[in-house]
Amino acid sequence: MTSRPDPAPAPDPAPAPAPAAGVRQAQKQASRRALLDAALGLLEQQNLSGLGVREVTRAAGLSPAGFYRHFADLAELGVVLVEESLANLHVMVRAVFAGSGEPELLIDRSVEVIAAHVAEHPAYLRFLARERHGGVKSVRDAVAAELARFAEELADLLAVQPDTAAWSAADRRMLAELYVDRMVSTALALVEADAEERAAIARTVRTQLRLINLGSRHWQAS
Amino acid sequence: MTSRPDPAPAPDPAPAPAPAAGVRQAQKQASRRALLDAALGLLEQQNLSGLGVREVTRAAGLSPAGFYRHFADLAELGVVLVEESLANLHVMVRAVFAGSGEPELLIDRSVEVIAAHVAEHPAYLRFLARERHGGVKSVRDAVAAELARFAEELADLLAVQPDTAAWSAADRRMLAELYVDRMVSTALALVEADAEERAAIARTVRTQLRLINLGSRHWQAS
DNA sequence: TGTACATCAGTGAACGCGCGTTCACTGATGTAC
DNA sequence: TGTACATCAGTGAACGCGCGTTCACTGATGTAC
Repeated sequence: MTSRPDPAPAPDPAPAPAPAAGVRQAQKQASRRALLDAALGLLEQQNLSGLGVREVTRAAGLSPAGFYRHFADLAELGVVLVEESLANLHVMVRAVFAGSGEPELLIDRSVEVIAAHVAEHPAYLRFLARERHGGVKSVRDAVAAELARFAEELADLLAVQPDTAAWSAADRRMLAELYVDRMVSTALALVEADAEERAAIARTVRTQLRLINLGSRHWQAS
Repeated sequence: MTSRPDPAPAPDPAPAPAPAAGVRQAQKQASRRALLDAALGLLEQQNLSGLGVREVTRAAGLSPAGFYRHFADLAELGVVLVEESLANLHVMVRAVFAGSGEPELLIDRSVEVIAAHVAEHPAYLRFLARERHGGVKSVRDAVAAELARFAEELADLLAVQPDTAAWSAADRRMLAELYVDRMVSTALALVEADAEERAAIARTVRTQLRLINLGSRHWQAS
């Protein structure tokens, strides 16, 4: 990244004067996207460690050598997919907890959000399920780091919920981990299920979350 | 398996009269074991779908062609490993619940049993973690079937526990799935953790199971 | 017990194949003047 | 605006390599008599 002479960004006065040295960059971005999308599609049927550079470039419409203009290897591409996979979910869950505080309602809405997310981005979730404990360490670590951030964020949200506000930080973290784990397991179960199984899974997880909530209402702050 | 002429098994009167047409079978079994063990060792570092026939036979000390005397392909070998992986755990968990009924005690003992199992058979559990959502369908299905059997068995045990005896079968199943899922997640977390992280994980899961137990004590039978 | 034949676990060579990675290149895009 | 040079995303050919699978074989183990 070199120094930019612009005094101010100037709010994009229509594409008339052209996006300033951008056609090439835009084309490169399009190729990168094509590689990521092709890989994600192929990963619905197989592991990252079973995927090949030639396979991905073939599906993306590039020559094999073209791959190396974007990524050093497939592990690097995998880490990018992990980040993309969890970015959306983050936003959605925060939106759920921004609303009213009735716990039963939060549970129902969380389950709905997860089910919707699974329906909309099945490939991303299947990928996460595969690689969470998969054979490529850098990708595994990226998943673990994202899920830890997730639990931390949920623990913070629990700090402003009436039932858990008075708890110790450690206990809130423990409960947050329990919820995150249950949500992740549910998402993974949903992604492999067919339409009628999904309703049953959603029903079961709602009941389980209610039971956990019931337990936490009777919990003694340590 | 052909018909056996023995009127009674005869309690093995020393290997003097030889194990009746057994040297060849014993050698074959030893090779089969060597293949399974070699594969399990290699799978600590990689996925089943990244594993090669030549790689396994090399580690087991056989020629590549020898593999096909035992398995049609690596997926078939994988299914055998899944069965072996969960067979032990089944026995151990049943032993825990055969004892006294104090729920807090059952939780502590369950966590101990799982921690001991992880310490003793890390390779099997790492394999399960990898392949539970991995790229080989027949193996994935085998894991799912074994875990379902596990939940079913635990649901039966809950039927004779005082707190849950009066519940509906569906609710008991729901609770059993919650426990099994938490145990599986814990085992997978333990297997990737180092010594000091393990103590923290065990502490957290004990607390979580207590919270779930507390919830189930206040649960209204539906 | 001894002999002649059957079985079959394991071998070693051979096959065709797709892989990851490198390299010098090309030509559209970008920049300086 | 026009021209001359620089950049660099993508190419296509080439490399050496290890792969899965097959095949006819060998020789120890097993069996019948």
